[in-house]
Amino acid sequence: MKVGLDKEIILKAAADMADEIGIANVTLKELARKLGVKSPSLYKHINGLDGLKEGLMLYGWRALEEKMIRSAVGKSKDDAIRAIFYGYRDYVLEHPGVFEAMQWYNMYKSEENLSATKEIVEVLFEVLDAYELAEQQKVHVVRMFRVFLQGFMTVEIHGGFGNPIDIIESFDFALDILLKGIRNLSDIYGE
Amino acid sequence: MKVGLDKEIILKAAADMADEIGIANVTLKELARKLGVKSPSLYKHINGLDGLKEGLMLYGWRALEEKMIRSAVGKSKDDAIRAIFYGYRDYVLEHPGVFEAMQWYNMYKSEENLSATKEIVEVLFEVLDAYELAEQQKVHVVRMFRVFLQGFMTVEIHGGFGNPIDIIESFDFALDILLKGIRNLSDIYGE
DNA sequence: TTATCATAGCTAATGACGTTAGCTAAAAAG
DNA sequence: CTTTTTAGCTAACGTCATTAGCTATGATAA
Repeated sequence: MKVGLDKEIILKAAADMADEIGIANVTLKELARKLGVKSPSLYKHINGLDGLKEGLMLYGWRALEEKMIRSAVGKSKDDAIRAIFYGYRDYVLEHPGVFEAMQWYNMYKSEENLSATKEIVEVLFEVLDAYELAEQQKVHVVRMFRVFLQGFMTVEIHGGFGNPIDIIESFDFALDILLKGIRNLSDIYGE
Repeated sequence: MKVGLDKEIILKAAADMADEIGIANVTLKELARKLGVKSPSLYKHINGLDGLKEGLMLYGWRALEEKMIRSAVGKSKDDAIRAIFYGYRDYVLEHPGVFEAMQWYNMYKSEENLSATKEIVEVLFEVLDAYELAEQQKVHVVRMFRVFLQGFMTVEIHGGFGNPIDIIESFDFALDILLKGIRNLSDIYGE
């Protein structure tokens, strides 16, 4: 008894568990067992299963943001964006279960969703400062990046691509098109 | 008694329920209640909750495919792709719960995922026949379309975009970049 | 029409879980 | 050393999914 748990330790264990068996299969019972404790004890640190998933979601967005920022440090423009995209992909491949939690906790609670992803969106905005884009365009570009990354990685971790060999080629292929697209924005909207 | 259920009726009711309250909140108990039946009775038609979700996933992919095909009929090239994208979006906005089921059932069962999305991928392939693309390039483009659509709609139905007003503008914006991208493929890879 | 058979839907029971209510003992505070 | 806090416990409850038989309806065949 007096194992010495805290929220951090619990979240870490839950993250590992989610990465192994999927967020849908994480139970307080099994999580408690792994931590050497009975499930009601977890309630001293987290607010039930729902609170655990919320914590996991926030934990994930924070970690992903850090990874993206670290990836881009010292780079700019296309290089920075490329690095950020790769950083995002790496994170999700390493933490597929946490990624699920990020997407699916609070599916219908827009407020939480918005505040959790705020920082990530800001990082994307900052890297776009190096391009000559109208504010409105930046919004569109950031959204485009976000949905591409989220969609690509969701499909990838769920084995949705037939031939696993050249997934990274498809990633690069699309990334090139997106980059070229924002470079040529004036061609589309300017003329 | 002898209500006269069948799999079709149950799936339809489950789809409505999922669209209203989210796939995660669909229970056999409540579904049975709405159908005027007790939950064990459903087992005569479906293979438990898991079988229900599987059925819902297949039902959704079929319906989405039909919608996409209908949208594109009589159109070609950019017009066809635009129509397909809009058809996809409309379907998901009308059936957000079914869309969830499509994505999340069998997250880790690649085989099922692959066979369920096979037809959709084929539709996308066919519309690309009108473009002069290498086979390899077609694979990349189809993947790009898929992940964009899936990512965009997942974020949209979960309220992930801050300002709801110009979501459709962002959709068009990205769509333009993707279309322009495949038109200029030779510029990227050909030179 | 009547006898047989298949099966849709039922009740009862079981087992996982999440969750809450209080208890206890260890640690921290004074 | 005393008091207070609190981490973790046990017991109990409620909700579901699921399984095991039962029953009566409806179809089939004589």
